[in-house]
Amino acid sequence: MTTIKDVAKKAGVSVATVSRFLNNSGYVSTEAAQAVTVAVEELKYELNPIARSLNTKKSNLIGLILPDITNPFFPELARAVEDVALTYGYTVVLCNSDEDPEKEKNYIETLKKKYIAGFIVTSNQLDAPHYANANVPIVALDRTINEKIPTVSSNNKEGAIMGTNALLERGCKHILFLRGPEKLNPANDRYEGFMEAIQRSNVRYQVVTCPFHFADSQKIVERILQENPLIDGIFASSDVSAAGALKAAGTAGKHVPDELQIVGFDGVAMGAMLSPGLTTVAQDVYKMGAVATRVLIKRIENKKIEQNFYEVPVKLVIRGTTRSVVE
Amino acid sequence: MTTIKDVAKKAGVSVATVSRFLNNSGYVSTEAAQAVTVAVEELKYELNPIARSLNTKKSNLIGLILPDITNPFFPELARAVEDVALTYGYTVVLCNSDEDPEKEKNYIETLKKKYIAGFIVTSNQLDAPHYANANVPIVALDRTINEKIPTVSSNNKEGAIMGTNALLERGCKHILFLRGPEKLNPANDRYEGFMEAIQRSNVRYQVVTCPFHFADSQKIVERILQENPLIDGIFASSDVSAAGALKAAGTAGKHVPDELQIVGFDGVAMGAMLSPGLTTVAQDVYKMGAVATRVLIKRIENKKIEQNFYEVPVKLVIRGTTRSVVE
DNA sequence: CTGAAAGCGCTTACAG
DNA sequence: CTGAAAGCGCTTACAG
Repeated sequence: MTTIKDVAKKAGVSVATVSRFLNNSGYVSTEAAQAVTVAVEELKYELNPIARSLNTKKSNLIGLILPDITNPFFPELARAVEDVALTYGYTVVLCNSDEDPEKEKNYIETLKKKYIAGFIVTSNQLDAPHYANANVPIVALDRTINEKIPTVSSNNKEGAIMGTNALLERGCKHILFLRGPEKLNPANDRYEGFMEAIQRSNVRYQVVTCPFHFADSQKIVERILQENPLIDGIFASSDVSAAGALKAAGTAGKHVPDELQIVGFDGVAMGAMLSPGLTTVAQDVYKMGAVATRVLIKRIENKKIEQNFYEVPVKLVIRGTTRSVVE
Repeated sequence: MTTIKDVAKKAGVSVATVSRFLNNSGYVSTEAAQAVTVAVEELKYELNPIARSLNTKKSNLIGLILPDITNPFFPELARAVEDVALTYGYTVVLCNSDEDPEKEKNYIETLKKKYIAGFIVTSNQLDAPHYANANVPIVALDRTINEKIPTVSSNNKEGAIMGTNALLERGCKHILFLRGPEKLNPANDRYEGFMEAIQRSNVRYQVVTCPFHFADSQKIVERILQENPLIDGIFASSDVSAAGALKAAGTAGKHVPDELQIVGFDGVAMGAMLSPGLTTVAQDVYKMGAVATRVLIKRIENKKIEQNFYEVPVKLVIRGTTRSVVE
């Protein structure tokens, strides 16, 4: 392995000069710079990041803490994070927390020992002390806000209004809203949006809390469809729930979209594969991840960030679970 | 930050002794051990992994190189890798390669500078020099074999035989096989399995190469269904292709499973959400990841591994795209 | 503008 | 069984 010493010797300068040149810190004469450039070139030298970390107490690792990469929402997020991290020379460490505060805490501590540069986290425990006292740059994703921690999330409320209106414009007269878990920020924002839009109309509605889980959603919707045959529109807070609702419509013998229209939320790839294709309020998950990562890197590099809250716009994707608009 | 020096001072021994004790290397008297244990306890001391890496040229990072975490096959794999890595005290770095040899090479080089402990890789370029000369433990997943690199994969051929037989036993008389990309090892094994099973029967068949891509698969199947209305069974080499086939059946007006039966391969979660639910040959992806990680860690820790090739059994999951067995 | 030297927090021969 | 010392490969005051 070639070290900074080798370069110094070859260039006829001290290691301090090589270091200063490579890090662009402190003065280096043009001649010295020249010599070092040549030596680096010839030896194909690159700084050893570990030795460097030991001194600077900084690495170029970014920790990505999320509940479970297996949840269809997260792979794309992870992809975005990794893509922009790579662009800026950072490496990402994957951490599945299962929403368990202990696991989150452990990750934070283990990685801090490795001088991690910062964290991107999706968690409901953002008010936990291990975040507040982490003493390392953090950006929160999607779920929560803590005044000190920059957050990026979708325009959930706006999206829910769009989704609700989509059903309204298509003639629904009795809408079922599948509300997500009550402690989830985005789920609550979506609920708010739904309420705002539905109350502006004179349409009847019903709200049911429903986990973001396929089989559970299916069961819940099957029951409700039986109890209330008048329901002709379902707005689900997630695509997985919407898929459950679609399946339930099948078992209940309700034709979609003729008798029952369905709109989901998320925009995961699976939606297009369903029959009929799922109309949904699509989040730009990739963008969320990309924005979060850029914000984090700015914080890491002590650049000013303009704001503490970033909203990524959401988009209505019309597919087969809705009919054409009623004029 | 408390260092090994603090511990040494508190315990009244030298840092060398503390280090030996903590690493379980070399002799340490019972009294010294006692004193160190107490000091470590009181100071809540933990070794600094970076300083350690600089000396030992080893870290506890594992690199997970895969084409794209966004592909439904990989999240579960990543989850398994992370789970068992965590158990053994390793941390996983996520690397999306897009099957690009340059990206793979870059990851390997960047991470080697961080003294990465080993790699788990899914790639078609496993014969590339950057793997052969990586000089770091590697375990290959799913895709390829290189005599020197331990590989874990599904029992693809066996699975394809099971899938084909499922269709045969259910009375299919003209089967379409959606073959995956020709350079993919697993796709070829599945092809072999299909051929073996189909040729044992007297049933007519047709083979078409088809990427693991939803919309493309749909298009291809739509065309073929039109050309050949006799097809009453489709065996797809992946669930995504099967989903495309199912969609195509819908547009072609073919009732599934009455007129057309479909079997997929993979066992991704989306399969259950389709209507009807997708019958498929399910891989135990989690197990593949877990086995691969355990094998890798054994190699990292210089323990003997019993074999160089691990096959994880596959399982037929019957859902709604197939009928009941014909007696 | 530059280099000698100390230091980051460990590990590991080596001498005792 | 133990400790002093060198070394891993860098960075960073400091003196010049």
